Amino acid sequence: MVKVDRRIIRTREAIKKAFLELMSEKNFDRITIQDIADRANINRATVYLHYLDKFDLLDKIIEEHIKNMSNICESEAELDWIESTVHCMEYLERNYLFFSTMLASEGAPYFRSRFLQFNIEEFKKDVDITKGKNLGQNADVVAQFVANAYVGVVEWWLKNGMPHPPREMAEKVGELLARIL
Amino acid sequence: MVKVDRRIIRTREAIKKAFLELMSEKNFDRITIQDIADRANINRATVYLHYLDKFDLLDKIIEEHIKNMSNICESEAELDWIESTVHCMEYLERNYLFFSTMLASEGAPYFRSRFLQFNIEEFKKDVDITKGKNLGQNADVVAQFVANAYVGVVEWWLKNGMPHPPREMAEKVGELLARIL
DNA sequence: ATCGAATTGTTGTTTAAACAACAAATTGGA
DNA sequence: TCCAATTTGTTGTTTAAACAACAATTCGAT
Repeated sequence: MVKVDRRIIRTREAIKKAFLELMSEKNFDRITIQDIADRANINRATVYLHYLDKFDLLDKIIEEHIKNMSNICESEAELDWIESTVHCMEYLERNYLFFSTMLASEGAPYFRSRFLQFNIEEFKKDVDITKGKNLGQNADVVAQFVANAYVGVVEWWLKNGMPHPPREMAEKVGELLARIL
Repeated sequence: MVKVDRRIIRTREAIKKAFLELMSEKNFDRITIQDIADRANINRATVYLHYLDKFDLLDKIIEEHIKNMSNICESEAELDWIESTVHCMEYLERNYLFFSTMLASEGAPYFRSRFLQFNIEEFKKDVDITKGKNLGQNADVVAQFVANAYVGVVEWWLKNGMPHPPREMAEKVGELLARIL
């Protein structure tokens, strides 16, 4: 792991924070680089040192969250389904502002499909069609099935202001998942 | 007004914020420059670019607040006593963390006397011994009298978690002040 | 009282960010 | 539709901050 200059970290954090705030205030295509720089209290030119444009910025933010969730999935792989899902739900809760904005906003229609794709990949790892209840099933079909179900529930949960705590959600969803996987 | 580089402003703000946080967590003499740098997320050497040491830092913060209050007093000089005091009280409320820490902390015994001194100067401007109820009084005595009274009340107010809203405090204290000045 | 660890204050060098200015493109009202 | 204002993306130069390393204190536990 290379050591990154403190200023770089700080600047990128400021940009991302500013961008997320703006995302929850106005539409994606109404946000200018100027806005972001002003909010982050940095020079406009500095934004271009780190990102090509606001699309690139959004992409990088999305990829970062996907990566983080991927890490959670990996580190929790040994735990049972419930505990694993709890950690994922808690991650979503911690980053509520981002995810709810992403799923609600018209300006970011790419996020849902990226999020779905990630979950398909993850669930594929857990599908076993060589034995058990899914013997004879098609791995893609099962993965598509559960991933869409999962994403749909998460979407509903976030859009409705997280009406149940992460653990309860994880238990309910985990139980349903266990019936499929 | 000279334009100051954005980085300088940002760094100083970060240092002062970090310092105030630390002040409310531990004693003044337990705070190291290292602590401040870590908390502010800047390099330790950068602190020395702006301040001689932590004493200098504290001095500068105190002077800044005194200056701010001085500005409030000036700009409100035309208003009546009540309104003027309301603005002062609100300033104290906005900076509650700082003032209560300063008045409570053992590590900053200099603040009270500095704050008192400022108020003595301010009240001196309002004492008129050439006519009215203070004809024949001594200006220094009157100024000392009201300044100590005022600071004492503010101290009590802050130390007790601001049990009354700024406006109410200003009205009560303003009425008492009007009897003297 | 002593030793190791932490803190201090300072320095030289490198690098990220600020700033200012630019032409080109885009926007949005009149 | 047209024009002014805004935004964009880029550049050259300057400057503040990062970093690393240093000797000198100071601290704190044994």
